[in-house]
Amino acid sequence: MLPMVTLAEVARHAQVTAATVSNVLRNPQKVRPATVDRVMAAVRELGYRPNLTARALAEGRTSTLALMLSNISNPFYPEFVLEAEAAARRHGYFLLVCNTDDNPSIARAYLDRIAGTLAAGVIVMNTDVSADELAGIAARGSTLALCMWEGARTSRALPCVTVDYAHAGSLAAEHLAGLGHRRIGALLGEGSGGPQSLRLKGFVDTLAARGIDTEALPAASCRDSIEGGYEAARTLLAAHPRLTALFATNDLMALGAIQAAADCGRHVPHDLSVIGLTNIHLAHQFRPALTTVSFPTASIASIAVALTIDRIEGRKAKRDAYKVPLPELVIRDSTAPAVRTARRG
Amino acid sequence: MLPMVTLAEVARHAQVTAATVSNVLRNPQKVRPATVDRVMAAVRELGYRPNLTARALAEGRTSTLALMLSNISNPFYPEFVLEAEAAARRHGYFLLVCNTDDNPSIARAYLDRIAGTLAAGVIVMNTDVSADELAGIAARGSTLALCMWEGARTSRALPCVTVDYAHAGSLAAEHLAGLGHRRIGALLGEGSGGPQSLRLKGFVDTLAARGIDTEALPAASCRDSIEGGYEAARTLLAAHPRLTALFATNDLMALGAIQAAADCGRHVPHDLSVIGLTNIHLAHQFRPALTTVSFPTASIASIAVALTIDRIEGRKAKRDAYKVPLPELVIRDSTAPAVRTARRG
DNA sequence: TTGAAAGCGCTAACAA
DNA sequence: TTGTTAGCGCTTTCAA
Repeated sequence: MLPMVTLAEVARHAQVTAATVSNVLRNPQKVRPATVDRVMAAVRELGYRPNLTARALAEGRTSTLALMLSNISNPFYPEFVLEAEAAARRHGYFLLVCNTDDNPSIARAYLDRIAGTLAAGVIVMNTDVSADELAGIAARGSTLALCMWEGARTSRALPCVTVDYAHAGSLAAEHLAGLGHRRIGALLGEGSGGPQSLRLKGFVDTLAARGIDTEALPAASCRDSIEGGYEAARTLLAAHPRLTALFATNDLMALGAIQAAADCGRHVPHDLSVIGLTNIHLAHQFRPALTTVSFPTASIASIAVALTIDRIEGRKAKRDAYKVPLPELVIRDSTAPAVRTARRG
Repeated sequence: MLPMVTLAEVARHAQVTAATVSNVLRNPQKVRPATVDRVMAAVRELGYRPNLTARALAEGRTSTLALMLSNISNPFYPEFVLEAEAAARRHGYFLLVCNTDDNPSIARAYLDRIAGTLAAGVIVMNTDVSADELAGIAARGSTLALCMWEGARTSRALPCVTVDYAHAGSLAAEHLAGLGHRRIGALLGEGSGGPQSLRLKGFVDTLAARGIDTEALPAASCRDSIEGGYEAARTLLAAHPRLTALFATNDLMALGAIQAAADCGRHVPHDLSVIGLTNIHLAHQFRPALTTVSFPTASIASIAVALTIDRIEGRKAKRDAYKVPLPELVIRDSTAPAVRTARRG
């Protein structure tokens, strides 16, 4: 295993100094063409590749971004990571993936080690570390950006790229109400759609505006997973057999609810309509395909990356540069008009 | 935004030199306790955090690993990344995720930029860049390890952590044959189970050993996705309506096949058995839950990480340290005994 | 037990 | 247009 070739060696080989080689590589227009050729020949001949660690130290800034998320096995995140990584690559950055396993100490340890040193900026997806604490870390010399945070828990001191969750919930409510549903249940994800969440608020408010009683909205909280949705839906349907529709605060739970309905002998969508939120890839791959409200995941990812890099590099973006599109209703096969008499489960 | 605190500032504050602070942080036993206390107090007071970029440059080695994979939206990878990241973290390393989008030029660009500089080692999952080319890169000063490569395409010059694919295929064949299936079709993933793949070979050889004619095995190639499996299965079932079982070279395609069967009016498993390979999380979340052959994903990930770090740090591991467990059959609800007369689709 | 000094590979003023 | 020089923040001999 050969040692890596350094700038100095290339310089010696091309009979110039390291500074010139550096210039050839970075500002070739400032160097005489003949010299450029000679240096490039040496670069190729020796197989020189710049040491990005050294460059980062000299420049005072690395070219890596970190993305902190709770658990990459939630299918939303791979979709997000895919986009974020592509966006980072377009900007010449690399992406460090930091999985916190929903554990605030892991999150803190990561921030402590990488923020401002290994990673020039950190994009923090909704996490158990408070926005205020994050703002404190940012104040000590690192670039942080929040992403997909919901509700009032964010901090004025930190930029935040997020969707209009309330609008998403509202679209779901309008769709269900528009189909004539009146007896609607809700599946609330522990990590995504608790009682305080904007998506639930948007949903409930819109239902109420339509004259549907939401005082005693049948609801069950559950893990953000297919199994979680399955179990919660079974419980909910058993307790409230006359429900004609279910709203889940994310797609995984909605998918679980569809399976639960099937196991209760209910046909989706004829006996029960189910709607989710997010529009992960799986939503259209399941049968019946899931009606859901689509989040602009790709936009969010690339905006979060662009915003973070703009801050790292000290650019002020123009107004509206970070504008996130609104969520949109995607009607598929898991919702249908309400029928008068719902079959029993 | 304050600048980051440096070692020198801590040193000044504690009235020692940078060397001593460094020692306190790394080999506290070599420093007088009173000094340790004084330095640690300064560290806390100033909120000092070591600059890992500078440390990496001084040590001549970073503490990041890179994981290169084709497309993280294939659900196998997030499961793998989760484990790899945890393993890396246990060893004090970070994980850079490099998504190549099945594009060899992106893969090369990544390797060119990070191997040996930003990342001390790179774990390369099955990719379009040839093992020989990778071996050439490794020879020029970087630590590379292959992971989950199938078949003879690996290189003697590079370590490779992988599963016994042929055994996995064989287990699937035994299960189907044991259930009495004779008319079996195969769904071959383009990225995972082509005609030359070991998993198919293991499957076919075992079928042949059981006296089943595999000369004209009905097979269709398809993308490694639910949709791919769906379409291929529809085509295959239309062309060969008497098939009683389907083997898919990965779980996603198997899941698609189950949906295709349903849309053809065939009940899984009564009218058609379907078996997959890998055992991704989704396999047991689908209905019917998928019978499959489980790969030891977590072991593979942590072994690949450990092996790579051992190489980076120049350790020789003991024999068998990198031994990957065998794949195992997981029987769920998508397979059943063959019936004499298969219904038509 | 602590300090001085050199150096990791690169960048960036500034000088020539 | 090219070279000189001085760092970036840290580690690591080696000497005191």
